[in-house]
Amino acid sequence: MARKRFDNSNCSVARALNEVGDWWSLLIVLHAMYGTRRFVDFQQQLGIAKNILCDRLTRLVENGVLHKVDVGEHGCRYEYRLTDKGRDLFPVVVALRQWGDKWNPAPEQGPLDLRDKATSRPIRSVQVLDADGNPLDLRDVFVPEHTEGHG
Amino acid sequence: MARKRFDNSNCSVARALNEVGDWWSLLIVLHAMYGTRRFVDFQQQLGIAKNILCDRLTRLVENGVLHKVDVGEHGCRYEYRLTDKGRDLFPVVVALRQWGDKWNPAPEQGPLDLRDKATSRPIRSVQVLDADGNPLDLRDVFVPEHTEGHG
DNA sequence: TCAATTTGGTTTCGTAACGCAACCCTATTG
DNA sequence: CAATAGGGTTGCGTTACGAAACCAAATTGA
Repeated sequence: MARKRFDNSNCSVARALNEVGDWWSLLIVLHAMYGTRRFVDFQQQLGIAKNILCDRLTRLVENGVLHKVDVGEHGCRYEYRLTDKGRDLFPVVVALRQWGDKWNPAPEQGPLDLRDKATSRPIRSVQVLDADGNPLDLRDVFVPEHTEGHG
Repeated sequence: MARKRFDNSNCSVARALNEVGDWWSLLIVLHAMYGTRRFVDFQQQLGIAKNILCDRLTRLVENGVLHKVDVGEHGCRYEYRLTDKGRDLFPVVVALRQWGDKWNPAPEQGPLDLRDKATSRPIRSVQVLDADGNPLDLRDVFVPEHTEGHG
C-alpha cells in the first residue's frame, strides 16, 4: 500500500513531519540556512542523488519552505532560497543540532558555535521556557484538558 | 543500493536525523512524551504497521532514546519509556509543533497549549536566544571561521 | 561556428523500506 | 483447557530510494 502521509492528520507535528520529516528535507533546509542556494551545490554538499534532490526541492517549494528564483547568470539559472516559513525552522534545526552535539558528539567536530552578529557572543541553548524565562523539563509541563489532542 | 545512512556523517544534524529523522520515530517519541508506553497503544494511536513499529522501537532502544522495561503485569509485559536522551528531544518536538501550528494550522485543532505545572501559565515559544535572552533570527547569527563544518 | 562544459533535470533499473494481513508464542483470564 | 490479549515475526505486493545514463538549454572556448 501507499506510504502513509500525514497531510490531513489532526496532529501538527505529523503535518510538519510530512513536509520536512524525511531523510533529506531537513538537511536541505539546514544547508540552505548555511547559504547554499544552487542545485549542484546542494547535490555535492549532501551527496544526494539528483532525482531525489529534484523531488525534495520541488516538494519544499510546493510546501512554501523554499522558493525558486530564476537568476539569469552564466549557466547558473535557478536559486532555491528560504522563505519566511523555511527560516522559521531555525529553532528546530538548532535544537536538533544541539541534541546531536550532546548525545552523539563527533570526535572531530566540536559542538555548534553559533554567535550573535551584533555582539559575537555565543547563543544560548534552545530550551522550553516558562513565562518567566526559566527552563522547563518535559515533566514540568501539562496540557490543559480541553485542548488535548495529539493524534 | 542501500538507503543512505548518516551514522558516520560529520554533521551532527545528519547523525541526529539518522536516529529520529524518519517518518515514524519522532512521532513515537512525541507520543511517548504524552505518556504512551505500551506497544499496542503506540500501534493504535499512530495507526502504524506492527512490524514497522517493532523495528522503530527496537532502533530507538538501540540508540538510547527509549528503554524497554519488563513489567510483569496482567498481559502487558513490556513498557517503552523515554530515557534522558529521549526526554532531551523535548525542545525539538515543541519547536516542530509550534512551527506546524504556525504554518499549517489545523482548522479543528488550536495551537499547542503547554503549561507550567507550577504556575499553570503557558510556556514561551521556543526560540534561539542571544546571551541576554533576546530572540535571534537566522540572519542575526554567524559561525566563527575556525569551527565551520556542516557537511 | 562548432565542440566542450555547466546547470538542472528526467529515465531506467535494481534494491531497500513500507503497509497489510496472517500467523506464532507466551501469559493471563474464564 | 479454550479464549483472549500482548508482542512480535513472516510473506508478499507496492512504493521510495540510489546510481548511473541520458537530455536539453545556455555558456564558454577556440
